[in-house]
Amino acid sequence: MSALDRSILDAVPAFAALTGKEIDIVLAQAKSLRYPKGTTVFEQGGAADSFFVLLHGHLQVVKLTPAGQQVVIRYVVPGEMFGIAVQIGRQSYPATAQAVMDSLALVWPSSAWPTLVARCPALAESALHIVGTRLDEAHVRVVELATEEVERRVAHALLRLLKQAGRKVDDGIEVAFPITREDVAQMTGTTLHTVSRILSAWETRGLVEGGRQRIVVRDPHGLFAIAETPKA
Amino acid sequence: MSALDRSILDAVPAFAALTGKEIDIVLAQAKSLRYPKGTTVFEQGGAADSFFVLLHGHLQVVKLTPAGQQVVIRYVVPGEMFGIAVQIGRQSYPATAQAVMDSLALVWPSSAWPTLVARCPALAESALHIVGTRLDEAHVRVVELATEEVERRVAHALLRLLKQAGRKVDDGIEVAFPITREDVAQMTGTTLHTVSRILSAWETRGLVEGGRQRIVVRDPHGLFAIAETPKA
DNA sequence: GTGACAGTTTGTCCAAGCGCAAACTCTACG
DNA sequence: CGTAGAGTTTGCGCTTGGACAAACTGTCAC
Repeated sequence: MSALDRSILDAVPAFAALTGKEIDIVLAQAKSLRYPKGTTVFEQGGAADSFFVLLHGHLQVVKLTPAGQQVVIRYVVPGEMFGIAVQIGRQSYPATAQAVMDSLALVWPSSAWPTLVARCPALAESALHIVGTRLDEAHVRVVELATEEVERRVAHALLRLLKQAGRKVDDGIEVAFPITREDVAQMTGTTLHTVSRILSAWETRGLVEGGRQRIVVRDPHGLFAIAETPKA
Repeated sequence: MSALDRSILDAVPAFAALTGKEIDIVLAQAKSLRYPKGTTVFEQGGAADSFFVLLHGHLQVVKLTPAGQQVVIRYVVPGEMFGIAVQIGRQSYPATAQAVMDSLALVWPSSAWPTLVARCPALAESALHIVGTRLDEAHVRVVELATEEVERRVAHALLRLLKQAGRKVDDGIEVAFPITREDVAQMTGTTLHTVSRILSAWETRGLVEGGRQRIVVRDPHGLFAIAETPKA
């Protein structure tokens, strides 16, 4: 493994507040690891012995219910810190993270966290903001699940995917990683059948274009209208 | 307002890691304020100029949707820190907090936070743990809303209420503050009608006992069985 | 090239639970 | 002590969306 360069962290908001020297200290403790598509980065319930920053690729974070049902908690995009269980005082990961495409991440041993924070207090603040942001997002989702019908939830989920990981293509914006109807269903608390029906209906109206593990949104504005219109 | 005594914070986990002297520093910046039943402590969207610790009473934290629907995010119990928007880098409160019974809280100006953290780094860690715990709880709720039917969600919600704010009474455990069917509905993403029906059914089975703004659980174990049994 | 399979589409049926409506009952206040 | 109003209960019809089923179609491995 070659030495890690400072510039790697340029695109990582969590470290934005650090000085050059501090970044060197932080990087000195990290390794970079490849996670080929389909690989598991960490497993729900497993000992939280590392934390990460995603450099390339995309990860899916999934929570498994006792009954065996899966819920997609979120997708990790490049530049994000993830697997931050130590930071919040947990011994184990609350969910499973797997690569949905070939990915590359920086990895720190959890044991490094206390020393890093001691040397760079700004890190604690970063972590607090990250967790706070996720808390907000989680609450928004709770509100959606509690008050909106399925179609609007799917519209919201899709818009968020575009915002996070949208890629311009010829006739619209597509989700930049392979995603199935089932995945969308697990994000919105519904079934893949219903998602399929909804997407088909939208396709008929020219709002989106489907494909195998692929969703292209042709009319984001139209989608937005669906997402925001109470009781269509 | 009389001087605040150290012992006030004995029952506040957020400050458990602080030394006696640090606690004095922290308390020096606080005032205590009374919030009579029905009062609003802070409002969704309002400038986040304070943070709090609840000493007595109970608060309800509610999020309002653009369409005007309410969702109960959580109840604050004595000893908890709340209104921690500054800590996570927000300018405004993401929800509204109101007293569901006469309450008493310590109040700090948001501006005090940076200096407090500077003098007591353990505070940053505390805050991180608090927010982390809430994030976990929010995710559990997302999973429940996404995968469980209404009856089980209500059972889970009720069990959580008991755990947080349960009070032993003659023939069971009751929620220690006034709570309506509507409140429960807003916690579980359903309607007060459905909650009423469910509680009535449970009452018939001897699991709970209802009352105006009152819920007594006679058989917590039975409730637990409902909560955990997939597809009754 | 072809088979196997994962992912998708679509149809039919059905039940959970919501909307609407009306009656009932505490409780607080005058 | 009576009345107003908030909170609760219950009935009924209907819609949303889940369950089940079956056919279809890219894609990858051999």
